[in-house]
Amino acid sequence: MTQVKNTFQFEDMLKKHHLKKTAPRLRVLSMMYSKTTATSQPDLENVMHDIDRVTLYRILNIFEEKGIIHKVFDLNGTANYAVCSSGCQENHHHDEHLHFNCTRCKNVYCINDLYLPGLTLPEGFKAESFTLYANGICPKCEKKPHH
Amino acid sequence: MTQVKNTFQFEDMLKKHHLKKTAPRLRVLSMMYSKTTATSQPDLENVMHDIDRVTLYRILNIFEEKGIIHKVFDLNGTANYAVCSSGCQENHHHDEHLHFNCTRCKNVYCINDLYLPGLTLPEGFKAESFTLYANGICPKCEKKPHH
DNA sequence: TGCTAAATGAAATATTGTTGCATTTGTGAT
DNA sequence: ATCACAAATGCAACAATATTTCATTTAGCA
Repeated sequence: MTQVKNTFQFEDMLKKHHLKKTAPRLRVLSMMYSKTTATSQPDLENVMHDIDRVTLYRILNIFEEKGIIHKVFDLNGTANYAVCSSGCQENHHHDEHLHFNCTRCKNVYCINDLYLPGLTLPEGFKAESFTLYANGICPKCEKKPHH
Repeated sequence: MTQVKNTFQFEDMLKKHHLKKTAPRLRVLSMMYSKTTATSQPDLENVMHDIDRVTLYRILNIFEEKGIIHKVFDLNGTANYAVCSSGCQENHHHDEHLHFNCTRCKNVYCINDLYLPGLTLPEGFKAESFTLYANGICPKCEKKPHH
């Protein structure tokens, strides 16, 4: 599930996308790759107090542009970011997977290994990508007793 | 596609949900029913300058609670609202339909008449509802020449 | 080592979401 | 018809987020 990576691999990722290797970027990468759920900007801010909010904002944007991460929205409409599976390219995400919004803990899970059946759209609509959200209770919350 | 309704029907809708018949609410209803695409709060503000922003915010919220409209997010993560199909009840939306985000005009279309195939989630995840987004070009934009 | 473009941090502004409160208004009971 | 009251509105204020500008710093390369 989580793709374990070390600092050298993160440096390679940045180099591959012609991005400079900076401390904030490496820290964002290592945090995002260590999590099984998507990360919101507030999440990052809470962990990395010393990095400017705007810097985080820009890092997330450029990572998304480059296809390193992709954006999903939780139930409140706030942006969350998750590392892309291998199929992503610059400006063209292969995020045809399921996003699971847990209504209890509000975490967003990316569920990559799920077959998304083909769909036929009405006449005239040309779909380039699909995003599927499921809302419910995640395994962790299911185990925990209700507050 | 668009369900044509008149003022009397809007008044009935409000009464059915124990909501008072007020001018702002009737205007919001008539605007939303006249459109084939979802409406954002800024959209409403731009058309109805004289109605307070907070009032619109609250009208949208209570309409959503009552199951009159449902919320969808566009590609920027801003909330859009669309009238619910007949199957919606209070606090439990039947919005298992497709939302089409046009990447060009940014409009959100609700495509009700589309069969959403059943999906099997990984062990432990309990889904209560699904929301499917498709991103691409809508028929209108397809016809228009690129700026 | 030094140059240059890229990246950061800080300040400032725009937009959106949200709450509290005083005032107005719709509606059911009289 | 009107009265009373709860509901709805409008306004002010605030919080959070998104976004731009610009001066300063820094990474990567010649």
